[in-house]
Amino acid sequence: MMGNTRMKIMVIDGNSILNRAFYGIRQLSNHEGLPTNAVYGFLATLFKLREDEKPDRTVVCFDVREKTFRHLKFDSYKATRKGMPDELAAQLPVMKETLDAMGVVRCELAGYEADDLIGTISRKADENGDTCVVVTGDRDSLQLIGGGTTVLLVSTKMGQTTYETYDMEKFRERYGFDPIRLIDLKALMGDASDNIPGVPGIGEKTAMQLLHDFGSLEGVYANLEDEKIKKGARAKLEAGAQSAKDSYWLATIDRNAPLALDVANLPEEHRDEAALYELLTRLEFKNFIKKLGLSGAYTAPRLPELRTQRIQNAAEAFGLLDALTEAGRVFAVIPETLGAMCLLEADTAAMLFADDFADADWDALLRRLFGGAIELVLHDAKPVAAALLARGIQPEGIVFDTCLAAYLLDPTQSGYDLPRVALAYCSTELPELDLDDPAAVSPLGGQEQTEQACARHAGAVRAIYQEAASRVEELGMRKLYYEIELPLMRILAEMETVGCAVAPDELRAFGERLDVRIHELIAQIYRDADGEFNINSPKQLGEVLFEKLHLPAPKKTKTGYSTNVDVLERIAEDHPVVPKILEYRQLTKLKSTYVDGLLKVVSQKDGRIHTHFQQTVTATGRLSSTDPNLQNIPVRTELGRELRRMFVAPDTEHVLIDADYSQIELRVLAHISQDAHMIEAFRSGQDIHAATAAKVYHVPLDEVTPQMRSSCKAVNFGIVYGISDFSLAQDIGVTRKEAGEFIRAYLATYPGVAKYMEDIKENAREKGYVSTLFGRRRALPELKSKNFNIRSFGERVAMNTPIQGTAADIIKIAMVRVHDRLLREGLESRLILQVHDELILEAPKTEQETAMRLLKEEMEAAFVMDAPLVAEAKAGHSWYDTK
DNA sequence: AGAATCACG
DNA sequence: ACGTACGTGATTCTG
Repeated sequence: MMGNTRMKIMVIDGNSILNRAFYGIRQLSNHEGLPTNAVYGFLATLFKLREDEKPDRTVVCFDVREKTFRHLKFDSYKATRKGMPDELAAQLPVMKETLDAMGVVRCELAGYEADDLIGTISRKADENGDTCVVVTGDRDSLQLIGGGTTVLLVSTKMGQTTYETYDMEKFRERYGFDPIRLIDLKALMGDASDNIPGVPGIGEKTAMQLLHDFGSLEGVYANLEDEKIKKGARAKLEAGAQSAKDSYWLATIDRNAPLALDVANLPEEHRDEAALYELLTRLEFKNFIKKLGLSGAYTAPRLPELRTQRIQNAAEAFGLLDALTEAGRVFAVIPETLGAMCLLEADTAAMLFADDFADADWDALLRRLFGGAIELVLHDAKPVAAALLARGIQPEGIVFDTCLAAYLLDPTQSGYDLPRVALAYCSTELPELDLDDPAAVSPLGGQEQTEQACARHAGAVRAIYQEAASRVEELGMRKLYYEIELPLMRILAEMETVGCAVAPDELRAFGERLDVRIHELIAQIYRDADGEFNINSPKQLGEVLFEKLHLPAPKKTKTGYSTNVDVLERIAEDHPVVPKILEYRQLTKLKSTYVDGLLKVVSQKDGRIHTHFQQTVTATGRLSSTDPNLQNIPVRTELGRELRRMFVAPDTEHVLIDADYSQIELRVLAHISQDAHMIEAFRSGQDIHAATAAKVYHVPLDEVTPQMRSSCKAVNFGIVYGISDFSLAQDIGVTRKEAGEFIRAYLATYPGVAKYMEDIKENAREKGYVSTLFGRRRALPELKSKNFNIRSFGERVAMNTPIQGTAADIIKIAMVRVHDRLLREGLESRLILQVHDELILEAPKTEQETAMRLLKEEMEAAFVMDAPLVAEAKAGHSWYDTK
C-alpha cells in the first residue's frame, strides 16, 4: 500500500518560523512583542499553509539547543551563533504540546539543527518518490531544492507575512545557477549572520561572477590561473583556500542525520480535540478554536444544567415576577428591542416573548421587572436602560452589570461582549444568540433552541457575576463600581435618550457654503497642478507634490510620502497649490465628517441627535462617544467652530449651559505629586502657564512674554503625556538639546513632579499596574518588555494614566452629583453631553441661574484637592454661544 | 482591513 | 543607541 501513491509532505523549520513571527511582531512598535503572540503567529502560518498547500502529512522540526555537530568543530561558530531569546524558548513546550494535540509529527534530534533534519527528511521523501515542501524563513535551505523538494520561503516585512515558493526553475531564474551551488556561493562570500567566514575579501559581486564563470567552488580553484580571475581576487582566493574549504563544509546542510523517523510511513494525523481545546483556551487563541471547529463540549461544563420554562400566559408571568421579588438576584438576558426576556433564578430560566402577550401586558411586565423590587444582574445594561427610558419606563433595580465589572477589572481588552467575557471568566463557549432578530423570537421556528441558548447566556451572566463581584471587592474598587460606574450607566442612558437639539437647516446651509468653496479649490488645485487627480488620496497627492512638482519631501510614512498638515505647512511657501490643499483638506473634513455625518444621524422621531456614550472602551477610564462622536466637534478654528451654532437649545424657552474644568489634569498632577510650588501656583489663582514661565525663566510674572508662556504651556502638556526632548522640540520648534534643557529647568522648578514621575514608573514596574486616586486600575505588562519602544511606551502610560484617569473619575463623580441634585431639587434641567472636562446641560430659562450655580458647585465639590478644582459655567442659545 | 488623516480633550 | 507625547472616532482610499 505504501509507496504506491505519491505523498505530499510538508516539513517546517519550527525554530525559523517561530523566530520570524516573534521579530515580525516586535518590528511593529505599537504591538506588544509577547512571546505568546509569536506562538500565535506560528500557528497562523501553519494553518494558512496547510490550507493553501493541502499536504498529506506535516512534520515540524526543531533545533536541540545544546551542542550541534557544527559546534564541535568550530568554536567561533558556536560563540556567535544566534539562538532563540530565552523568553521565546520558554514558549517551546506549550507549542510542542499544541502540535502533539493536533497530531502533527514533531522531529528533533540531539546534536542536529532543524536544517539538517529537514534535509534528511526531504532526501528520504525524494527517495520514496514523495514530494516535499520545505517551509522556512532561512534562505540557506534553498540548497535543498531539487528532485521532489521545493522550498516555501516565509518572510515578514512590517508585520506582513509573505510566502514565496521556490522550485528549480524559479531559483535558477533568480540566482542564475543551480540551488546546490548556494553552498559554493556561501563558501566564497561567507555569511556574517551565520558566522561563515568565506574567502576574506571576496564579496557577493565577485563570488557571483566566479560561480558564473566556473560553475562551482571546485571549478574556481581548478582554474585559479584563468585570465578571467583578476590578480587581487586570485591572491585572496589563494590565501583563503582553507577558509573556503571550511566554509563549504559549514554551509552544507547534513542530509544524512541518523533519524529514527520513518518518513515512508508517517502516521495519519489524529487530533486530540479535548487537549487542543484546553490548550487553545489557555492561550486565549479563540480564532483558532473557531477555525478548527472545536467546542467547549470537550471540557467539563463549568455551568450547571438549567431548566428552561416557557411562559406565555399573562397571569403566570405576573406570578413569576411576584415570586422573583422575594427571591435572590435575578440574572437577565434582554435584547435592546425589549422583545424578549430570559430570567434566571436558582436552577430555572424563564423565557418570555413579547409576541405571546398583549402589548399592554408586556409593557406592564417590563414595568414590574424594572420597578425596583427585583434585583437584576445584566450584562451591558445601558442599551436596555436606554430602550426602557425611550418607552417611558424608569429602569430601576439593576444592581450589577457584569460588562462594566469586566471593564473595571481589565480596561485594556478590545471588547466586552458576553461570549468573550464568558470565555475569559468561566471558559464557557456560548452559542450564538440574537434576540433582536425577529426570526429567532417568532413563534415559527427555533424557539426551543433559542430558549436553551438564552438560558446558557443567563447562566454565564451568573457565573461571571460570582467571580467579578468578589474581584471588584478584592481590588478595592467597590466604591468606584457601585458609586460611580453603575449609577453613571443609568445617567448615560438618560443622556443618550434625551439627546441634543440641532438646527438642521442651518447645518445644510453651512454645508452648501462649504461646497461652493470646495469646488473653487478643486478647480484651482487642478490648474496649479496642471492635471486632475484625487486630492483625497494621500498617494496621488504625494506623487503630484513631490514627483511632478518636485517639492521637497520632508517626511515619509511606511507606505510613501507623508502629506499631513505638518508636512504641508512646511512647504506651503514653496508652491501656491499647497495652501489650497490645506484649505481643501479643512473644508472637506468639515463637510463630510460633520455636516454630512451629523445630518445622517438626526433622529427621524424627534429631530435631535442621540450619541452613544461608551463606558467600557478607554484604557484610562474616560468615556467615548460614537454614532455620532459628539466629543470632537470642532472648536480650534473659527470656521470649524461655526458648527457649534448647530447644537442648540430646542426653543426660546430653553438654554444650553456649558461648564468646563480649568486645567483639571494639571491640578490632578499637582495634587498627586504633592508638588508644593505647583499647588501654590494653583491656590493663588495664577495663570498656570505664565506662573510656570516666571519660575522657569526666573523673571517676575509681569515680565513673562507670550513666547515664554507658550513654551511652558507646551511643556505642561508634555509632562502630562510623559515627555521626551525630541517631541517637545518638534512641538515648539527648538532644537532637541534646547528642549532637553527646558525640561530639566521645568523639573527643577517643580521637584515634586520630577519625583512623582520617577516614583510612579518604579512603583508600576514592581506592581505591574498603575491606579487612579479612586482605585481604577490599568495593568502595564509593557514595562517588562525587552523592547525599548514598548517599554518606553509603558513608562509614558504609567505617568499619564493616573492623571488622565483620575480626571476621568472626577468628572464622572461630578456627573452623578449633578444628576442627583437636579433630581433632588426637582429641576427640569438635564445633562446632555460630556466632553472629558466639560458638561453640558439643557435647561429651561427659568432655571438658568440656579442650574449654572448648581453645575459649578457640584463640579468643584466633586473632589477636594490641594490644588482646588475650578469650573466655569456659561449659558447660551447654542453651543457656540457658551464659549 | 489597515493606513493615513484630522477632529476633540 | 534605540524613536519619539496620552486618550479617543469618522472618513477616505487602497490592496
